[in-house]
Amino acid sequence: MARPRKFSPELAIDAAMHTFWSNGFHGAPFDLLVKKTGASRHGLYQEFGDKDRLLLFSLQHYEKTVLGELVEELHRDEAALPELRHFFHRIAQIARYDSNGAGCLICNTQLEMPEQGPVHDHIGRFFERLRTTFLRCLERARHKGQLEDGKDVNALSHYLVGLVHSISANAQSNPSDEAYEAYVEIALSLLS
Amino acid sequence: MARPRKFSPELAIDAAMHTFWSNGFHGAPFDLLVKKTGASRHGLYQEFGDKDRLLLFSLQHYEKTVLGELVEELHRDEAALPELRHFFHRIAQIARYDSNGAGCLICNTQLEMPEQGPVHDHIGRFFERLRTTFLRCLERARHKGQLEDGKDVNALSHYLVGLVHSISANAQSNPSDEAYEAYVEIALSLLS
DNA sequence: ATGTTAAAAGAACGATCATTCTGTAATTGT
DNA sequence: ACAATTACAGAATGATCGTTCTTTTAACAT
Repeated sequence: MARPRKFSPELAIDAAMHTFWSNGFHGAPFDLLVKKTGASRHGLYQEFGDKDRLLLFSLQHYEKTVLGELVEELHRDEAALPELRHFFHRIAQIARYDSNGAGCLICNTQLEMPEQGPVHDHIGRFFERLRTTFLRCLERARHKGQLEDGKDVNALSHYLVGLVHSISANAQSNPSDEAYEAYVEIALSLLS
Repeated sequence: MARPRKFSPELAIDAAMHTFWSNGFHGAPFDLLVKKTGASRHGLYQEFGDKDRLLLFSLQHYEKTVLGELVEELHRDEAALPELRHFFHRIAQIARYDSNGAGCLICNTQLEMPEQGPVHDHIGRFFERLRTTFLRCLERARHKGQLEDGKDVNALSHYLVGLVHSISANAQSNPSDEAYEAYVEIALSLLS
């Protein structure tokens, strides 16, 4: 009945996500998103709404495809300190090497976007969920004796959320791989 | 002979610095800089050149007025671990409370500006100088027995530069003061 | 007082952005 | 084959940005 679409929404979101990740929200003009997704301007607006909503879809896609598996591991019943260590080593690698020093899309977006609005709220909820995931792992670690009894697991869970932002910032700012790895190694020494 | 200037270049730079600090480079349109500095568009261009050069002047002003005294303390002959601790506690306070959660101007600028150009180079040199300052303090700390002999002071100096970025990022991203202070406290525990 | 000088005020320009609109092309049911 | 429908391609629009230009204003030397 009608002309079929030239692009796949699934592939388009993935391309949009990588474009936002590499260039930032303000560094990714709509024309670039059109080119990278292979879609048409009209097609993107029709399918996803405006640029802000395209960013929201990209963030959700990022949570699912980039972080999904890693967070899943932390949700397993036995996940404790070794799993946390693995999680941070993995995101440290993603933030610098898998993404060419682009850091973490969610962290970057939170720093780039204004203080209010749906994107900011979405990210706030994401990090709150992540913190309780960390907290569960820390509690399990304490029960397993992997953590000294005196440690404040609640404070530690805040530290770990901060560590995500830290790793993202350092993945982008550190001039040398050696310096970056020294940073990550020492920052993670609390989990040893 | 001629009409006198209405604005003081010194005060204008200070106002520009605070404007860039609060709003970021791309978030500070020239009109806003004109308003905040009390200067005229023409006056700013005449005195400082274009917007990029105004940012460079603002960065130097920031290094002098915001960080100058703190860095000076680290240059004293006896400065070691306690002085480093003090330095980081102070910048942690500045990055969140003195600046209303704006973080560190230099860190923000490095993340916001493109990979090449005079601003990027200037910031790169700044952090390299800062790292050697940290390194000197760490070496003094080791000689004074404040640091275990096994510690790799070079790796630690990289960690401390990373910590500056970490604190800046967390000052902006952390939702609560409690979470922020938990992060800073634990991140600095290596200096105790 | 008046002419000279340089700054202030803001209009103007060209570029870029997100978004919308218009005309063209492609597919399908009849 | 052709009408109906919908996507595509890119022009048009309106806003905002950095920068420049033009006009007006203020101070001082004479």
